[in-house]
Amino acid sequence: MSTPEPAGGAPTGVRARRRAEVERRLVEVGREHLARHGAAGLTVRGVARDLGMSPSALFRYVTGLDDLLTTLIVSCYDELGTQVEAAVEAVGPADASTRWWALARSVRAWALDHPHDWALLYGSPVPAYDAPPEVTTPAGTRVTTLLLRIGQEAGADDWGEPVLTGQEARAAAAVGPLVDAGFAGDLSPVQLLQGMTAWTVLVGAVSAEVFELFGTGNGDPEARWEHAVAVAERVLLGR
Amino acid sequence: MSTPEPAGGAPTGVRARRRAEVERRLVEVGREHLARHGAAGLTVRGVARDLGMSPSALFRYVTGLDDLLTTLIVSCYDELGTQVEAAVEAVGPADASTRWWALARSVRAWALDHPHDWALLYGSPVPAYDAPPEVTTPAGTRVTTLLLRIGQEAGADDWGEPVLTGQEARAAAAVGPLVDAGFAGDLSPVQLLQGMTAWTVLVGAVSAEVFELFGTGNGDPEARWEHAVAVAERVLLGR
DNA sequence: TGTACATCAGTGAACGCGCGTTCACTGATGTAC
DNA sequence: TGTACATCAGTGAACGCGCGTTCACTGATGTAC
Repeated sequence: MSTPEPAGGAPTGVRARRRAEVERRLVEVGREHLARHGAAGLTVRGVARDLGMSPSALFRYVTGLDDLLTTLIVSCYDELGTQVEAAVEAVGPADASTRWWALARSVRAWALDHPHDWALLYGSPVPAYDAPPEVTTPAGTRVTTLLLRIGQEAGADDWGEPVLTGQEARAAAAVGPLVDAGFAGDLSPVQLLQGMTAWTVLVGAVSAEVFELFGTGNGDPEARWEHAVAVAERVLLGR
Repeated sequence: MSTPEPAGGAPTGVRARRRAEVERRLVEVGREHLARHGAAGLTVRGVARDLGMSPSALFRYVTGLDDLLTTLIVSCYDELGTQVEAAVEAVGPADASTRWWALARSVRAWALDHPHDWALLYGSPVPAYDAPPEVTTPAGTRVTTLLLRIGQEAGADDWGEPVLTGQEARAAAAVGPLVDAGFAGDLSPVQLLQGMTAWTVLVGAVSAEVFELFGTGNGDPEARWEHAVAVAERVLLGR
């Protein structure tokens, strides 16, 4: 009983523990590189260096640079999702508006804390890289799922008229397969479309600030952000 | 009179003509590289290759990679600006809504035709590159200037209440120095803020489509785009 | 018009750099009996 | 418990690559007189 035995299937044993530890550090260091240099500056050699390993050693953990990037993207999505869920949780069963603003503020805060990560998730696609959707989607839809839930709660009894002159058919087209696939449960196409637009506006408003769409030193970006998010709120919750 | 003389100051002469021609081709080839590989794939050597010149020769025309990038950014802004101005011109002195949609559709069309260029102008910033604002701003504000003018025309007599509960002061903060600097002429802070939000939403809607915010194969992106742009229209023109 | 000099576009070799990935290897950990 | 073998993490050298930029140079174009 000197060496820890794999009793039952628990991942004990020196090798397994070390591997898990290296995997943890790999993500940690990778995220640091992402934060400092952006996705374009992420390199196998650089990460290996900061890990104190030879470059080739990384290939024991990752099939290549793209694989590493995918891991980090999922890590980003999960961090954002966890933070936003907690923020909305924290305001409790408040009215939809309060919950919406909690969500929005939390998204913004994360983006400002992690501008490069934000750019990776919601900015220009990384050239010559395609994220595998089956890996990326579950983590990537946590925030939007929550957003849609908030809209749905609010819409339960006082959902406003659609913004475009009531085109159910159009909304259905806009959003089609998602509904067919049972995505977002029992939302109507119009509700789903309004949620997607609210998300589009929120992402646009955050990106406008993070990417400095209006340059620097031109008034208060947060006040502009609030204005746009108030617009998105009306879209999501009905006017 | 065998050699053309610099009569008056006109840029004639073999040398001047050839230089102008090479400068033209430089932008042309640079834009092609941008379109094909994105900003990250733009290289001095690559452009030189396609120009049929040695890499070092490029340094006669450009101080380095950043300078080349700046030139191309201005070229993109100008192309977009020219196209959008023409599109709005083409609908004549129609009502503001028609002009807004002409502008919006033209912006979208350009973005879909030039996704990498769009990413360069309105997506994630290029790492380790800072555009010199004095070079970039005049071309970069053509579309927004036009957008604000459309809003102003509409607002002449029926400008709606501000979307946020009438906070002149807040709008002023959001937009401050631009007004002080006489930017956008005689717009009030609220008008300016509404214009900026409309632009934020439009850019967000176009980027959502170009960057595939909602993935591929999930309904009709154009219908979603229209919904968002209808929202932006209400912000710009009053409800 | 002709000549002597100055300017300028473009060449080609070279610099030093960091990159992703492969490969044969060593030594430690795990496993079967 | 002890031994023989299998698995696996990590090494270090090497591959071929393309990059931005510099430098001394050549030959054509422009200019002054």
